[in-house]
Amino acid sequence: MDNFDRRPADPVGDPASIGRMPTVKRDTYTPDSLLSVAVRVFNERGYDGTSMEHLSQAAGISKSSIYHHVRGKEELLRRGISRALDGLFAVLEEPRAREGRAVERLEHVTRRTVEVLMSELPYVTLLLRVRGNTETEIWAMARRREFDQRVAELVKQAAADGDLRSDVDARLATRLLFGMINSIAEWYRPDRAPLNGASGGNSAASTGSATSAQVAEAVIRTAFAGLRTH
Amino acid sequence: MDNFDRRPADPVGDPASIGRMPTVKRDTYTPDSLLSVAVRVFNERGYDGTSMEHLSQAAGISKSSIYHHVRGKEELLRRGISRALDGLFAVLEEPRAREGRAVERLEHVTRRTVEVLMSELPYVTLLLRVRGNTETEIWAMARRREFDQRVAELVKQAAADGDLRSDVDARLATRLLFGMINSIAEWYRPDRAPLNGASGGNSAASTGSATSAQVAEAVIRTAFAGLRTH
DNA sequence: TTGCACCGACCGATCGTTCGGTAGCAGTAT
DNA sequence: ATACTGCTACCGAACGATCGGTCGGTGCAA
Repeated sequence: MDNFDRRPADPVGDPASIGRMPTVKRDTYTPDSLLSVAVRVFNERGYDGTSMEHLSQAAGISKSSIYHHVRGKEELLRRGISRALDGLFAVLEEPRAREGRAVERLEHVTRRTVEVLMSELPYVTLLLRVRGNTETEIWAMARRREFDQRVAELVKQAAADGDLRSDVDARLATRLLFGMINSIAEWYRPDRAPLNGASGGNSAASTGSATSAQVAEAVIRTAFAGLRTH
Repeated sequence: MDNFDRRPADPVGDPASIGRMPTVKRDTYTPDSLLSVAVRVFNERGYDGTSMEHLSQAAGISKSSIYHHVRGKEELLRRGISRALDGLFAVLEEPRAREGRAVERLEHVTRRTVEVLMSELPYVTLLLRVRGNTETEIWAMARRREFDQRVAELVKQAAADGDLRSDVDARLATRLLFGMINSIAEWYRPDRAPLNGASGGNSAASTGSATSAQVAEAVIRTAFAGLRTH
């Protein structure tokens, strides 16, 4: 028995492996499964506060072994952020985000953004905390601003349609909306029990998916009640 | 001419010095004036991403000179966070936060919290970004949770009074409220022109103070319209 | 026999911090 | 006036530790 099995808890990020077929991933790390470990540690300690030694301990392999899978620390950051951005931008391409009344497109984008944030929680969390120290981080901030502006256009259009209150500036409203949405990353933990008690009444949902939709619904209800015209 | 005057731009954080009286601060750093520089850099680069070399360059004094004023990097963090917490907790002690109907106490605390966040922006921003790596940061997170819980009690009481909508859990509502409030730290910059165009109609306010109150008002209006019963 | 996943040892650079020292100034005895 | 003293605010050099990353392997399965 050699130095295996001291790997802690998270050998493969998304273990879709069923049997022992050659096409499925083996019991070693892939760039993606290593990424899921790295992103978790990044979120716990902050990117700058995470050393390669921290990552190696969390992954259960040596520091130098990490470089067998990825080019370096910053590539892990870039991959993680990319995954978040891909999920978010995909929302804007959905049919219901492109057709119909602006306020309803906005509501759809809001709901789906919340859902993506929750399903890709670690990756979006990583994106939201970027500060802009490296080139990768500057790129991430630019892409995120781009996403925000796409949504801001929806808000502006909805306000022009008279569907959103006009006594709050569209840009400010967008920022407050995202403030509410993004704050989910600060407290939502998919393992814990659902936080809002009275949503539909019944629905003893303990699955992460159902809880996700419930929280999303509560967020939309609260945010849009504040933004919509009455 | 010796090695002075290459100090960049920010010799004293809050220059209340008027003449040349002996009691007012001199043209050298005090722990507080150095703190204002350090906190600014912390917020630009993140605490872990800021080296003492960065601080020394921003302050215009040598790295070793910093240790003449403070014990070290972590003391700067602690002082900055303390200032933010002092401002926030002081709000809870104000008369209007302690007397009257819960929903009105909540509204007062919300408005004053926004105002403190904006007037002490760099310090509160620093507090909001703490991750929990060091003992100081763990303490900061605990104190912040304490503040949140005090407000959460107000929300719960207001909901029990029937003044807040009951279809959203009190804890969730508190978190969404703070999500909106705290997001201000992400985009508000006191030097820039006000963001919300139509608040009172007139009031050509370019002073930071007036703008602050305006933004605070917009935030309260949006947040409470979403939370209040109709 | 080849190649993949991994390792320990080590690299120069940078980290937060410490140390001995110095220029300039106020106060004071000469 | 001058010289001495003590103090404040600062400095360059250097400390051990740790940083992200490189290198030459090694064991094992195919």
